[in-house]
Amino acid sequence: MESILAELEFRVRQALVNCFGDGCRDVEPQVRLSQDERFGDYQSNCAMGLGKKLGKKPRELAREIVDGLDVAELCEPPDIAGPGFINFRLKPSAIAARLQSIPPAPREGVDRMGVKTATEPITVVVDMSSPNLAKEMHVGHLRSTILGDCVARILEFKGHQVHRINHVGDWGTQFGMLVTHLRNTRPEVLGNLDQLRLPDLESFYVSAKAEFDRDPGFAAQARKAVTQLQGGDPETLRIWKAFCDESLRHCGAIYDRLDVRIENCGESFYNDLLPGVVEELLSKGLATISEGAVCVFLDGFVNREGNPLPMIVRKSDGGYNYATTDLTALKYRVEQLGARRIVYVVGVTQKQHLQMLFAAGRKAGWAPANVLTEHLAFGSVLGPDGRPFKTREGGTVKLKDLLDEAVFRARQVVESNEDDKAKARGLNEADRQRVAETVGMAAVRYFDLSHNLASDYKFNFDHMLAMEGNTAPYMLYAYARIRSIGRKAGVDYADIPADTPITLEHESELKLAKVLVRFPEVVSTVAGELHPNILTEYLYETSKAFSLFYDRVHGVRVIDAPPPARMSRLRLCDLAARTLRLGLGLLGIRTLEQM
RNA sequence: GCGCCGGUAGCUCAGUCGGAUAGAGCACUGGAUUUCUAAUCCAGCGGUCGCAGGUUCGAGUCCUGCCCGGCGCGCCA
Repeated sequence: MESILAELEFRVRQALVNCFGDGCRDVEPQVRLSQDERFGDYQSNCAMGLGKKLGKKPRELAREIVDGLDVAELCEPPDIAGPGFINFRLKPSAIAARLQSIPPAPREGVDRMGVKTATEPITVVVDMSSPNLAKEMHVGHLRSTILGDCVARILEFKGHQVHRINHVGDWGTQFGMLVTHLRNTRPEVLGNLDQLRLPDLESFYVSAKAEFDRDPGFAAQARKAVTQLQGGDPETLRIWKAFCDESLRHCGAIYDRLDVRIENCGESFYNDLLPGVVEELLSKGLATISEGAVCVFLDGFVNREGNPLPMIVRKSDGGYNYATTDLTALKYRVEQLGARRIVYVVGVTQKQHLQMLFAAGRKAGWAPANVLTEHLAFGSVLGPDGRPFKTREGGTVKLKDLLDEAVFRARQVVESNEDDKAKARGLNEADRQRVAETVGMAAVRYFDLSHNLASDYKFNFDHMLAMEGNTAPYMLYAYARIRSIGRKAGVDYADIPADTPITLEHESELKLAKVLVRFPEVVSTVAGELHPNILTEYLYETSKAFSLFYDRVHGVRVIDAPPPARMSRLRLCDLAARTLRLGLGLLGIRTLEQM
């Protein structure tokens, strides 16, 4: 059993069956982390609920459970408190033994900190980021990109095969306009489209749109281009492709900076499959024609007037829309990619659409019961006024500008520290820029991931770059500090023998150890619920526990501690650093050895 | 009108699917310290969990109604 929580659950479950028979096999042990240390480290709340079921007093049941419980090597004899809580207090020796059993970090490859991979690895698709290629990426794509990447990293870490799919918007009427604008304004590159570069994608779109609105002749050309695209005209497709490639290069630059790996598989990929999907829906009798459009009607979805709300899969003009593409993609992912779990990292505003998508997928049999479809619905990024985040002029904030600003501000923090004699690390120009880039990206990512994904949050550079509180700089600093301790002690953590005993005597040592030992259960929870803020919360606790451990007054000596304690404590340092590095790594955040 | 999401300390946010006296950070107040990195630690202050009912041993969490804010609701994606 890799986590203490799982171990206790297992033991309580056993005790329940031993005491009350097989009927209790499905009773939840309800083991939780205690929120107040006076109640111990973990608690089981199952006796209260069981009281009703078995017609006994909860406290007596708790007594029976405790008597039938075999946890002697793990914790002190459990206490029964209040209405029937069973409180577990871990033995320091048991905690030390668990930490000791964590294998050393491998010289190469991923440090797993003893966390096992899933017993049944599956193929997972994470639908994430998905910008519209007609324009530049903006704040609206930040959360999907970051959350999706984090989720993908965690599922990969658990051993699943993960496809991070960038379902980009690379098809639709606006591309006719863009192709036409490209033909008119950049005739010289039509001969060698590989060389096409559009430094400012956004203004290219804006001027194309302006042209479209102003000049009827241009509009006619643009509409013709749409027809040519749909008709598969090679020359038009070539220009369209070149435009998309250039737009994807813009995206790629952002992904590289954010350290996000992603597979591009946009809407156009499914074009050839769309007619077949609609035909299949019709032939299965799942779709009907209403007002000239092919519609799928699903139970429970009604419109403004209370009439059935359709999912339109073919417009009355014969064209397809995003419902068609999404359905086709769903089918493709299950049937061709073998996905058993599909996670859509999409804003909460799309909730109804995704509900309909899932319902239609089930009905059509493309997403059978053994395929888990999830909408990881996130809230909006708001400005300081609580309104959607916009520039001062009211325009959308480009993601590139936002990241630049984060790095710029991180750089200012680095500079001001270097100007302070007490804090200066003597970083040269290249170091300063590297630190600023890492801290800037980390700050943006961490700030996003540390919020509950369901709620909106106010974007705030000052908060995310603060050295205090639950922020990336605090966490990165804690890590750098631990690494520095190793250097100062003249010890390479990686060289500490794995059998070096860990002793937990001081309160701060025990507190740190108790946090560290929880890592597997936190990863397991996050892999299940896909709520990254559970992980950030945990890493913050880890950092705080370390700061207390290393505190002059409330902590212990490390580097100059007497020999047996010294190595034990350096091992704790190493385990804390590895936990932070691995945990931050799962969030997509790189650590720094010095900052 | 119907549906969804939210409303928790002055501010920014958590709250582990119903558990014990609701938690952090910032801000504010006080304290520690002759630094193994002060980018630290400890303590205090601060709450009718939007309002009103209900369910039960127990409700910020579940059910009902209402108030406020945001979003969605037939051929954009």
